[in-house]
Amino acid sequence: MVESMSRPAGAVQSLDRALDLLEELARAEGPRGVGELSELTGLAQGTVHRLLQGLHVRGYVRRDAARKYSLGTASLRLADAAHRSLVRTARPYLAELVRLSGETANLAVLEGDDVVYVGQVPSPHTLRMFAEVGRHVPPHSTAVGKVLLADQPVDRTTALLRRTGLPPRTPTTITDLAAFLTELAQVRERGWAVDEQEQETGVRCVAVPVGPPGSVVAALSVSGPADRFAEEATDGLIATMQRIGQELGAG
Amino acid sequence: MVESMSRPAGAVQSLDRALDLLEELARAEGPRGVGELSELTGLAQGTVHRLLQGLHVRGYVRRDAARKYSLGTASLRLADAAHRSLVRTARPYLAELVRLSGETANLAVLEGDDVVYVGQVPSPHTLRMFAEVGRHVPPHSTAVGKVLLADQPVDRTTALLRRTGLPPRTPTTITDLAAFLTELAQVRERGWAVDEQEQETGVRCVAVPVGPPGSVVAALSVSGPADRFAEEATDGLIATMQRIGQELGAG
DNA sequence: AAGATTGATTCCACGATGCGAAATACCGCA
DNA sequence: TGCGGTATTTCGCATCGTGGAATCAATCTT
Repeated sequence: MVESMSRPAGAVQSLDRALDLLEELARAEGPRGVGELSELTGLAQGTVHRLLQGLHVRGYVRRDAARKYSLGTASLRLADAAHRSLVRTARPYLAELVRLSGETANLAVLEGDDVVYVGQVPSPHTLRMFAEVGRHVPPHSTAVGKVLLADQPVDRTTALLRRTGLPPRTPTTITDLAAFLTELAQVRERGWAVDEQEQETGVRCVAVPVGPPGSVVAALSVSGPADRFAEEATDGLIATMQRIGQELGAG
Repeated sequence: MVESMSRPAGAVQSLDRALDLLEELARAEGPRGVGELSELTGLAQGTVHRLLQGLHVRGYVRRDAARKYSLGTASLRLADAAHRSLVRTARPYLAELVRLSGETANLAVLEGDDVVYVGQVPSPHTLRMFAEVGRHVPPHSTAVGKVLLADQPVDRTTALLRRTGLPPRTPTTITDLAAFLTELAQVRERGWAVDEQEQETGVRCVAVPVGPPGSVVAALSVSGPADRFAEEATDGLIATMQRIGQELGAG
């Protein structure tokens, strides 16, 4: 083994390679064989086989009749716990955002075709917003939804929107597919999204991604009454939100 | 190293140990320190630290300010793909169940407080059932819901039911918490659940878990009109369903 | 149906790699 | 500022993982 400099110090080779395999399988559309994976990762076939076997015993990969491998159910179990962990660690950050903005802060994820709020710290103001934890909302009329969709491959997004449509919730809701895709491109570009009373009249909301581009796992948002929570109020906030989003995504 | 017999041949030690750590973190309520994990897994502190570092670089674990570790967001990314993979591999099994029973077969998971149907192969009969893919249904009035809740810790189940309540959907829906918990105990005991027109009048449904007790990730069900799909019709079916459920859970 | 081709699995000897014990650095606390 | 408890780093050694080649199985070809 010669490439001594190519790996960060302290990394465990076999673990690192096994994770490569898992992520390759996650990226793949369908099941993959040992040979293909060997090709994709640059590992020897024997090595790939041995690592996959280790993962298979633990349920992290599944092997079908044709000896093709795909992701197993063990990662679903981890994800469940990871989800709870994310919600828990997000709370202090949400509280910090409330402190800075005076408005309600939320954490949301994409579940199927809906956006679901999984965490919230409400504003201290007596006049505060909607959207309790557990609430399902459409992706196309919310800032969090835009952030989450913007990170998906375009074809998956269009498929989703074809299923759900873009029903108007308020007069400002974007109802045209092309216009919405343009909006998403902009969101992707600048790294944050805004909802200008598109989901609920009188409510404005800004959102940022949690996690790096291409693997956004959640969205962080702050929302308040449009008159109080106007553009100039959010200007300074967004940079902080983005920092927190990154931190949460890969702490 | 002496315990040469204790590990299945072909397993990769460091990978195996890293997975132990991940699962320990998944099991844990809150963040855990290196020392605690060393204790829990029986590994030397140095080893735990090195493996955690490898997992941390890849985002599978998160390290907080107090040097405590918890699960990171990387597994959430895997889960998305694992979910699709589960749905895809389940299809032929669902088809097999339709062939055997003549009725509609479903795959469902727990998402937040709802049961969501994620896969279906409809019965060839012209008279077939409700519940298209994507449909959210309450856990307490469905066989799949019972199966999924039965595998959760009781305190989490009661917390969930306190949030959702047990609204009656039909005259036979179980609406009493104590009665429902008894029902769940029975489901856990015998390994399958039935819905006697509790969700929809005239519809009977049986369900089994996907995955081993304690890590059920989904539920498999067959449902049909109560008069046609009666108890004697399901008797033989359930064993097959259980076999398929296990197979799907850890293929 | 037999051979050919592709791909998965097993084997094995080498040496890089991951191991653990102990030393060191760090942090919270008084 | 010093103390107790953790986390982290170090380091020499043995182990464990590695890759390439050989074997085995399955799928195409003609």
